[in-house]
Amino acid sequence: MSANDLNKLTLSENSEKTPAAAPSRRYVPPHRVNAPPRPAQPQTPQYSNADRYPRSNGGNRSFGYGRSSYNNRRPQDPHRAAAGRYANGEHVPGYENKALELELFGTQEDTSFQSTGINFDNYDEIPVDASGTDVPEPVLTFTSPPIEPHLLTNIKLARYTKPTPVQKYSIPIIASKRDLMACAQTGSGKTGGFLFPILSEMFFQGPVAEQPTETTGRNRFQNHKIHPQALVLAPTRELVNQIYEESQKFTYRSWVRPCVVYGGADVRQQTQQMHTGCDLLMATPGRLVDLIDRGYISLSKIKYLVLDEADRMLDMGFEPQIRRIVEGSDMPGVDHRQTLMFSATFPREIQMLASDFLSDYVFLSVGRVGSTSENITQQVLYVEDDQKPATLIDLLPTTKGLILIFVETKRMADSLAYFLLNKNLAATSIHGDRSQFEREEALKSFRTGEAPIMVATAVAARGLDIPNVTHVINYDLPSEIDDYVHRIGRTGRAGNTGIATSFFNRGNRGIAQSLINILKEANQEVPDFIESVAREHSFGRSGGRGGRGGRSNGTRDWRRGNNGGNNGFGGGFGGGFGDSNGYGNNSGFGGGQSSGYGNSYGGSW
DNA sequence: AAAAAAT
Repeated sequence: MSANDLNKLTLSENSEKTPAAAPSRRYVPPHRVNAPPRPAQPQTPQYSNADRYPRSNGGNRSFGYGRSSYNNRRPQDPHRAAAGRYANGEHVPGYENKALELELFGTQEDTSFQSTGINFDNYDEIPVDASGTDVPEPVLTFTSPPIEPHLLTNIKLARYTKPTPVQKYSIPIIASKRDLMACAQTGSGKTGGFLFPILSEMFFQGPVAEQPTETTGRNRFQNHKIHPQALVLAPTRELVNQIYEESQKFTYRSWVRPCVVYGGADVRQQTQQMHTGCDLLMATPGRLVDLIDRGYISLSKIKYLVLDEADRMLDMGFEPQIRRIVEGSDMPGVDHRQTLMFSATFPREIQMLASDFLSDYVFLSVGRVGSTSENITQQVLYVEDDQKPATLIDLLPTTKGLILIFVETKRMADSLAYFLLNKNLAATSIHGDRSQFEREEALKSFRTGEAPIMVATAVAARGLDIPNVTHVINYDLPSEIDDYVHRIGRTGRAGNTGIATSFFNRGNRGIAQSLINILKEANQEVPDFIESVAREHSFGRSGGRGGRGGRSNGTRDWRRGNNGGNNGFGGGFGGGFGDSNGYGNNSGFGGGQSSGYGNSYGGSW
């Protein structure tokens, strides 16, 4: 029995007993329709990080601990060839490793390896709005300069032909030492948007000076703490892993060693990986704080800090941990590092909060000035709670591709997946109460089409890049409109089309008005019942029109203001902006904005 | 009221 079968068994214990329980709809990705069966893939990655990136003796670094014996133990290792290094002010790429190349980049024919799924030709039309002082000119092609030559070869291997709009701006912005706040959908090349410029700079500039021994702690690692140069934080384990996998492509044959740490997985494995080198670290906040507290990791050499899904990272649930990492650790202050924030949505209040972590940043807004892509057909059905299962069953046969169903609770995720399995539909589920193994298995069987239906909670709402998701179903609508925007962004990624169907009833009156705004902005049909529920809602409340203004969900630079000209931007910018207290104390500006905003927000419950 | 993230 394969691991995937095991995975399904946890949901449906009798699936093995009935032979008829074979999946009745099996998804075959378009590029595999007439292809010969794929050879069995190994369950675990073929190469450990140590294999991918062996230390070269006599390289730019020397670790006192265990280094030479480590290399001596494996003198025949063919993958040592993949090591690059930085010597005498120059980046010396390692030798080619065709097997590793195949694993990282796939073949030309296998389109599933273009997992970023970007149709570059559709990008030229997308409007980009950049604001801030002295915004650097965008680059139009992947060329050197400004991009480091070896990074260019990796970008070519990954078959990225030209920069996406985010990348056009982020590359020169980071090269000119500026901070960045970027609003862009997943699938818009966001990950490359920060990996390319950061890796380019790191490749050029080389490692930071090796730390002298710092403390003598009770564990041996405290004598050689890990000092990453770049840190990427993201809100879910799967997302952090996805970014890590991307980073392995672009660090191929380079001196930079990427690592990943997140909860639910073995700590020892993660720390061992770091001790074969760690220059670029991807992390979820909890595990990182843990490793900092235990003395494994120091952030004192951080030059680049990235917050992916930044609005989520700065909301109530995460903000204390982020402050703990950014302000409460040995990380260099805002003026001694570069900070980059990315998200598809950026509510104004989050933008204001974010300026604590940014200095004189460029604000970038990519895509429609509205919020959701026109590639996605958004459909809203009026469905009472007790009719939802039947309506879902009617809906499922209408799509051929992967179907992602969002629910509000973990319990509902389990019970809905169980319900679907009992209907002989190959479904799986992902939520935070499942083990990390189950989560990764679920995601894998969904990606491969083995289980073309996945029921998910908020854990899968953001950032995950799953090719061939053709249909997102909001079985339960979220209570925040930004969550809606992120969820439907799992389909219709640039260049493709997708459908988003939402089940709406009176229980969702809280987001009725903002849903109308989103639908209108994306030129979608607005059913009458939403309008009438929205009206009921605003009558019931003490004198407010429902929802937030159409612009507030974050495609505009809040510094521009829309209440009385742009004095906050033009006048106050040069003087007060670098000071993180400048805005918080500015009662005129801050107070006026937040009361309007907080009002409509608070009213939705 | 719920989800996510450390054990």
